[in-house]
Amino acid sequence: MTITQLRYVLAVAEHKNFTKAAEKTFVTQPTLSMQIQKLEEELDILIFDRSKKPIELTDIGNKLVQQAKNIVNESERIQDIVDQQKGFIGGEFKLGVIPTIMPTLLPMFLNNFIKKYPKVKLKIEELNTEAIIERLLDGHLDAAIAATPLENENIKERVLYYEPFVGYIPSVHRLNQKKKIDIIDLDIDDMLLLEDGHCFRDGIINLCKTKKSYEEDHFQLESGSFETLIKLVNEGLGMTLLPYLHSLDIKDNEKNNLHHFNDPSPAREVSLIFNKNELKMQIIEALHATIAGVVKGAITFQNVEIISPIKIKSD
Amino acid sequence: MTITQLRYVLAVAEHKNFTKAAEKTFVTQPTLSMQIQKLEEELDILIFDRSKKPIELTDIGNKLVQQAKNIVNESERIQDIVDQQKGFIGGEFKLGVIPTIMPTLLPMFLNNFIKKYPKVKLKIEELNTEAIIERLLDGHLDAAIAATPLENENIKERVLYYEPFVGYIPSVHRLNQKKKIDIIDLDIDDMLLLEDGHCFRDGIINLCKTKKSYEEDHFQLESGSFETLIKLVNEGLGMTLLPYLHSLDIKDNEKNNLHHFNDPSPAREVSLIFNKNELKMQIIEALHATIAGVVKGAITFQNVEIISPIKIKSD
DNA sequence: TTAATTAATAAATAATATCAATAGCTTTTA
DNA sequence: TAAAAGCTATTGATATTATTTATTAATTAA
Repeated sequence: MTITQLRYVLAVAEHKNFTKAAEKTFVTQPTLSMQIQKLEEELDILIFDRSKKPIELTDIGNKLVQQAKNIVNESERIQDIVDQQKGFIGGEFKLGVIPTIMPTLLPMFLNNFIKKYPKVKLKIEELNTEAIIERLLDGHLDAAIAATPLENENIKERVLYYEPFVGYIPSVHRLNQKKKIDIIDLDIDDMLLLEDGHCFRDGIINLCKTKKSYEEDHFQLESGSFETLIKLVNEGLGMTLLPYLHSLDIKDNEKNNLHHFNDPSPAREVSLIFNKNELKMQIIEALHATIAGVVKGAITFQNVEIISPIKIKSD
Repeated sequence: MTITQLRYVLAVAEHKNFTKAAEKTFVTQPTLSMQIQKLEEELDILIFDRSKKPIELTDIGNKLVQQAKNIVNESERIQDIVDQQKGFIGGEFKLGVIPTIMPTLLPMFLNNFIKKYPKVKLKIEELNTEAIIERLLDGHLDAAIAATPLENENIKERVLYYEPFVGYIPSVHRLNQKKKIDIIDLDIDDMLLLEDGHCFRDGIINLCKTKKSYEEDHFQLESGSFETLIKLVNEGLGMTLLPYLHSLDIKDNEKNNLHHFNDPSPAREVSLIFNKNELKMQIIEALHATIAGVVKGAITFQNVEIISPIKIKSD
């Protein structure tokens, strides 16, 4: 049994297809076939049920895959340990970012980071929280930036910053009089929200829920971007909430529509999250330090109340 | 990096000597030299400081060894998983037993076990508790039978049975009148004990300690075997306590010197103990079932009070 | 039925692990 | 201090192993 063989098994188990797995592992398909056969022979078991299309894991194969994941992960950490000792920070690093953070945060730290750590090949992907969790767990992402807490025991979180919500209220709206608004003022019925799947939407729903019950049906207008929401608000179709960093970006003539909350302002917690196996920790630490450093200057609120980004099942 | 290379590193790290490690791993010394060099080259580190005699681990080598142990352990568990699936129980199994259990318990279950699991090659070694713990942790023992609880977080315990202490009191002794004795009757000053290093000795000291304080100096007579102790007692040099199973073995004409305790009788907890990594669990389960089954008939006490086998530091 | 996929097999080759023999170094012994 | 012993690295030969290309066999889709 070799680590390579275990890697091959994992690749086939993942893609349910020898040919595809062979591509992903940068060997030919017969190599996979033979090495996996050899392992099966050595252990005297069948790992895959090749009669099924697509191929399936046998019972024992399933157990073996669980253990193989451990072993491959632990073996990868050896390089990690060595890198740490050498102070080397580099290699490919796949980072996921949720859509409501991507456009504002990325420009703030990216240049900084790639200058400081030129050997790291950052691959950034915009994904919603659900997809991020899935990919962190199966190892397709090394880390991600998302709203927390997620309360997932297999994912670790390192808080980056707390980002307050800011009201964007058209001049015709009843709340436009108030200089600063309160949570209690919010009415879910005239709130314009991002479309389903965005945790920022869920956060706002949680926020309003604390005041009164609601029914899903109420929302009619939903958009995938804040730009659209702002335009809809300008048309007098309701109000919306923006994350603080986004509120810094809007046009000057729209700035007087911005209304901060009275303390404690509702806010989202934004964290760097990663698999609890803690692979590539040096890069994660480096990212954390860079981002937290850059944001520290931009966000200077003290008194905030954290709103959960997790959708609460209404049952 | 291969699992084999990691094994080689572990062997050299353990024996601090390439030649010896080569013997233990059943390869020649150049094989070790080359494979370890290759790994060092691949990781671009030095694992061993070869200038020191005997050879030493470098800092990074030390960290690598820790991780290598994980990986090798986890990889061994794959065979374990496969065996479990197949219901196969076999292979080499190294069992440690403390001296005060060895002669009485072993004959009770050994025949039974080797008949039931002929494919298991049991290697049994008599060791004191301290040595057992050390060897369980470094993997030189697969399991052991000892008095518990040990309160070691890296060692798991499965209780086999509770074995009461039985007083062995000469006819000339003040306590020989009483049919059944009590803990409160015990006087550490006329108690004959096994020599230092036996947990049974520590257990009795703990037992007496609950009544009054003592000083180490009081013990003059110490022996390595119960046979000697019994003879000394017969000479009127004091009394002693025997583990129940041992009390079954003594000569007929000495049997009237045996005095059980009133309920709750002090007792030791005897357990099958093993590394928390839970390798070779099928064999451990098999051993546990066999021993517990055999002993169930022999020991039928209900009401016992467990005495800790751990030496209490007097400070 | 034909074409397209997909995994297994075969044969050749490249890469690798291992060994016996020995060199080179250090420590111990005489 | 020279000789012996002990230890690791190196060399060169050999056996084993992983990988590749080419091909076959089996299944699925058109």
